[in-house]
Amino acid sequence: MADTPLTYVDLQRDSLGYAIKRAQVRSYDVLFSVMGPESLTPGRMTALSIVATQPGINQTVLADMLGITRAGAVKVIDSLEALGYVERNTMPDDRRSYALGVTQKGLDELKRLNVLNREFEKRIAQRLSSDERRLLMDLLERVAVD
Amino acid sequence: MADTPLTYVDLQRDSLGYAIKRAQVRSYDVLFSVMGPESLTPGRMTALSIVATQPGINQTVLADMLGITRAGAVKVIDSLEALGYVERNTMPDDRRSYALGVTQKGLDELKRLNVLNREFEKRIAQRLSSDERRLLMDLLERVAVD
DNA sequence: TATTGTTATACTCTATAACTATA
DNA sequence: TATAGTTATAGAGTATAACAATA
Repeated sequence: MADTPLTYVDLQRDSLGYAIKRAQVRSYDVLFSVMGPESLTPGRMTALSIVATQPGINQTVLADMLGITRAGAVKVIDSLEALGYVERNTMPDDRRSYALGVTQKGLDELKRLNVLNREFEKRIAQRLSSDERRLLMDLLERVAVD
Repeated sequence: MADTPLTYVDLQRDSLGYAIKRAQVRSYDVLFSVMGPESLTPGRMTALSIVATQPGINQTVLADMLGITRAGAVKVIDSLEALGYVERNTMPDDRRSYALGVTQKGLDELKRLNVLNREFEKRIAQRLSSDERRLLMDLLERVAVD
């Protein structure tokens, strides 16, 4: 083991990737604390929200939007269906796929989540002005694209 | 299932939390593509780098820095030790804990990772000016604190 | 009594591959 | 042949709880 200080060993210093990671970790900490331990996981919230905003979507397209496999989407929808939040509606024109839809119970849950989500957003942007928050989102978007 | 368009169901719209998440996903995509499939996982890279920058650190402190449990740190160090990157050095003053240290092989790997890391950083900041990159890191830091 | 490292165990998330039913 | 959904299985990551050695 070497004991002389070396500069190249510090992968975290001046790292945008690490800064994003830390913000993400903090964001999830706040999210869990606001939503509570019994709440839907972030991925399931996103799935529920996508189904609600794009009714009729099928599992394969949903999987692509979530960045997971079709097999993974089955589990996500299984759990949301078991909770009574989404429905698998059969499609007469293509009986291989389901038209996913959100139930009234799912809508109620989304309404509840929306309130908590606003509190969550308020807390993570606590130290930012409105302009800075907007700027941060723009800059993050430019990292996310490609 | 309701079919009227509703505003409150879209949890992703105008969401800083979701913007951070997307940037994080993209960042990891680029990281894996730059580092290659055989590389250390991000968590292990971070652990190796921390041990290198803070020689003598023990597993409990490392666990805290990584935000994982002591049991989790055991596994991380087990794998880095199996690769010959870190050593568990016994401490005469406190024989309960190890002074972790990086080996020459670990230093060589960090040197290699550092080069790839610079390429990674370049790619995720591709669409940002130098000033914008710095600004983004500052704003992210303000989200991460607290 | 408290702390460090460890083990055993389990749970979540995700992936791959093979299968079925439909197209 | 190709596609949508499903199942079985496995691996990575992490957590909790109980334990041994040491302080």
